[in-house]
Amino acid sequence: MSKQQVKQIRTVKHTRDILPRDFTSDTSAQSHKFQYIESVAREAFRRYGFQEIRTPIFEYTELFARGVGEETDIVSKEMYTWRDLGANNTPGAGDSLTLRPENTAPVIRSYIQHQMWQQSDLAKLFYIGPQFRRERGQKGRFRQFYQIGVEIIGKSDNPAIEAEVIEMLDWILKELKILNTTLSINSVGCPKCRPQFNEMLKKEIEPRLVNMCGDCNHRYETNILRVLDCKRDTEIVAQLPSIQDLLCEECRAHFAEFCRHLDKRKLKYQVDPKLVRGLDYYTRTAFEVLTTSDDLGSQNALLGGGRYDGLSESLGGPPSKGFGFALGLDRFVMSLPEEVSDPSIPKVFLAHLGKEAFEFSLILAGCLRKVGVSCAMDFEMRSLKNTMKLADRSKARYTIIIGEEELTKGRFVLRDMVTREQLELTEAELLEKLKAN
RNA sequence: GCGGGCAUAGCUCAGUUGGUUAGAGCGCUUGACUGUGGAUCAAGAGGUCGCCGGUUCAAGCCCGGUUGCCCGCCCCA
Repeated sequence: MSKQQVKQIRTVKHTRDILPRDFTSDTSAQSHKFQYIESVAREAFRRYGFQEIRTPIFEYTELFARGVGEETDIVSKEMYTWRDLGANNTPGAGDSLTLRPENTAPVIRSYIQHQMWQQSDLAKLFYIGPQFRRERGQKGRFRQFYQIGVEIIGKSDNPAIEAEVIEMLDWILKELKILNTTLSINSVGCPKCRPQFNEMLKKEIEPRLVNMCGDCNHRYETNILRVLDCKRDTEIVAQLPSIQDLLCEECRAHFAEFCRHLDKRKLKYQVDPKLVRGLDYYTRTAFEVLTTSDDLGSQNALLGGGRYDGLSESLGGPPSKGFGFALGLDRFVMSLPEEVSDPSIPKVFLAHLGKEAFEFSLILAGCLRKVGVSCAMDFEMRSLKNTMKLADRSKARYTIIIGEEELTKGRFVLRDMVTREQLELTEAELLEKLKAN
């Protein structure tokens, strides 16, 4: 059968492969960059005392419906949901399951399921993994995307916790040299003061509704806070009351404390009263780090997060405070300023000439690898010139040349591919030298 | 869910008012150079021009449909 007759199977629409550098020139989809960001994040988590949690990538649909909110865009139209097999493998008769569209609700579910509060007053958890939302893709948006996030759950809602997280994020961004960013913060109030603000907002907006865009009319019904975020009706929005002026005493004090802790750490931020979040569970502090470059197309949010003090209870757990963020790994990769070194580049390339040298090289490569040296070699019989071309392309720092001469002498040519210096070394000397640097 | 743009070699793209055997650059393989990479030169491999139909003596090009991708809206990371 010719290949044209067989339909090619490709990635599902709006999903993509993250490939090794060798196989793609798309710098936003290279696996070593994802690894690099993950390693920087893991180092931050080590320093700040976070422990890794890995939850399943699918959960009962109910978790997200209750945790994230039925009315949110995520739950109402963006989830991958299906019916599991029921009894006797009856299709569609089983539980409703969903690929996770975010990871906070699963982490809280796990916190409750394993009664983590019994072990510690404060659980400091981080996760790294794929999330799934059924959206139309565009620059910086995919149906399977990757997030790194943390959740701090437990007794305390001290704003110092929030400032500490911001400090950690600041370190991660600087370490990655992602510098063209701004931090926006706001308070979205609590169950005590937000309903009053929503009421007032409704009253203010209602008479102006006829002059506002269709989206705002929709938001008026579903999530009135989001009207504040509208980019079209900016003149009208500017006349609306600010939530900052209507916070209750406790929320006001909490927010002031948060700002004070940021100031003490000399962390720069701007208060944005229009910053609201799309997920129902947020209370009090909300924040976003936005990029000022256009690397992300029309997207500008690199990460976002906030406080969710009621989430545990709404999922049937004990009253617990919670604070966390999620950062978009794909978007971080797109924002990296420079080429990052690829750890898969081998240290040494073994260039063999002839069958006998090939056999020897196979064993020598094994010896080098056992002492921790990464090696690459070719499995064809080529001229030295062509083998050197491969060595060059592999970007290995050193090449060991192994031919008949070397085999009889027991001394091998070690070529430094950058300085072009060559040494003649015995096998033992090779191992020693390459191991050392 | 709604808009806009684009589909030609592995990649980036040319391709004239429709005209014979479909091109370039990069990459790949080989050679010039018998055991030394990056440079240069040469040769070679690699295409049902996304798919289906229509118009025409003739379609990569025109028309209709379809699929895919990209970008934007909504929303988010």
